[in-house]
Amino acid sequence: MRLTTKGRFAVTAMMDLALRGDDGPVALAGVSERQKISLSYLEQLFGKLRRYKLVDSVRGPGGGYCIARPLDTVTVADIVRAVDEPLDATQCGGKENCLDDQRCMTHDLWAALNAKMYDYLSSVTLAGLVDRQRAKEARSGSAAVIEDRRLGPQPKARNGRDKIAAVI
Amino acid sequence: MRLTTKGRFAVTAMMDLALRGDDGPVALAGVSERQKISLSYLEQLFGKLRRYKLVDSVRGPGGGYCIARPLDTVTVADIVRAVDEPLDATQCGGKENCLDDQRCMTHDLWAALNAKMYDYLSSVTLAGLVDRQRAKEARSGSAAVIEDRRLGPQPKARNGRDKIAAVI
DNA sequence: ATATAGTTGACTCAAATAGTAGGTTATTGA
DNA sequence: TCAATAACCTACTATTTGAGTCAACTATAT
Repeated sequence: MRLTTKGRFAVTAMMDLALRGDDGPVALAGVSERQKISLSYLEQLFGKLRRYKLVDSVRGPGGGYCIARPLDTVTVADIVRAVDEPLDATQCGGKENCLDDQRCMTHDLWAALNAKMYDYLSSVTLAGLVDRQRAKEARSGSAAVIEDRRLGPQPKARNGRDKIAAVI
Repeated sequence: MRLTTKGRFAVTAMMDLALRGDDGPVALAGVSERQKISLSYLEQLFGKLRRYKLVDSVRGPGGGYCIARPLDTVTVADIVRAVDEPLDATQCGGKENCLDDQRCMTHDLWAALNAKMYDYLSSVTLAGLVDRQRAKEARSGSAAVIEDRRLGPQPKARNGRDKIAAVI
């Protein structure tokens, strides 16, 4: 399960849709502004989300995207898989790194880790995320309020393009 | 928690050490041959493992590396952290992608995922891996026996440099 | 002394992510 | 019917970073 900013952006954008999808389709231009993600990049991502049937599109003025399924059936794993596509299997096909009997020495380990990640991300639904977000907004008045930063100053991202997985 | 082939190689190499570390230090040249990992690359990795006090080195003829701590206290998480170093925190310091109230919308999610991964890898010790491997070897006679490939033909790695995380 | 083996850092290379640009097509409403 | 909107698509560029090499240096055993 590959995790990159694509995945994060996609989840963020899907939440944006979910949060304001009650009255008709949501245009990417709006998502782009609100979430500060380049429109072209969003278009790319939503092309994939659409092909994976996670969103429906409506063209023309007043058009945009809607989430195609009930929120509680859309998981983060679905979204990440859609945009971070190539679901290659574990390499280790016997070539260089692992040989014969040692082949699966670590293979099983990584496969298991993958399963764990996948399980977790499959357990988180858009509905859950939206609920949590709404609760948060309710607590702190409304939108546009700077969140409390209990975590202290964030070590600033090196370039804003780090991978999500590059984290402990 | 970043996962790359570095991490896999390091774990594999550490298992190699663990499996034959009973009689003195193990030279990297041997590990390189057995595990088919370039010697120079191993040297790089073991530099880090040593700095993280996971291995001790002995120079000169007959020298090599030993695992520095009891096998059941060395976890896969330790190894991966040592070589895949930069334990950056989750970015999302407020800059471009996430803004104000939306900042932690997905932040918490990725942080939680990271914790999951970390927990799992922390639960796997070298001792455990070695036990499993020994059991496996016992079952199938001895070494050098091709493992059964119940998983069917592996979709071959595109270039042998894929990320571990690039897997579902 | 010499061979062994760890130690270091600079360097190359390729792949893949991130992001951009420019066009086309569909649909609405004036 | 025309203009504006917004999805759709493909090709392109740029940058990062992971992967791996090379060359020189240091320590130690025989």
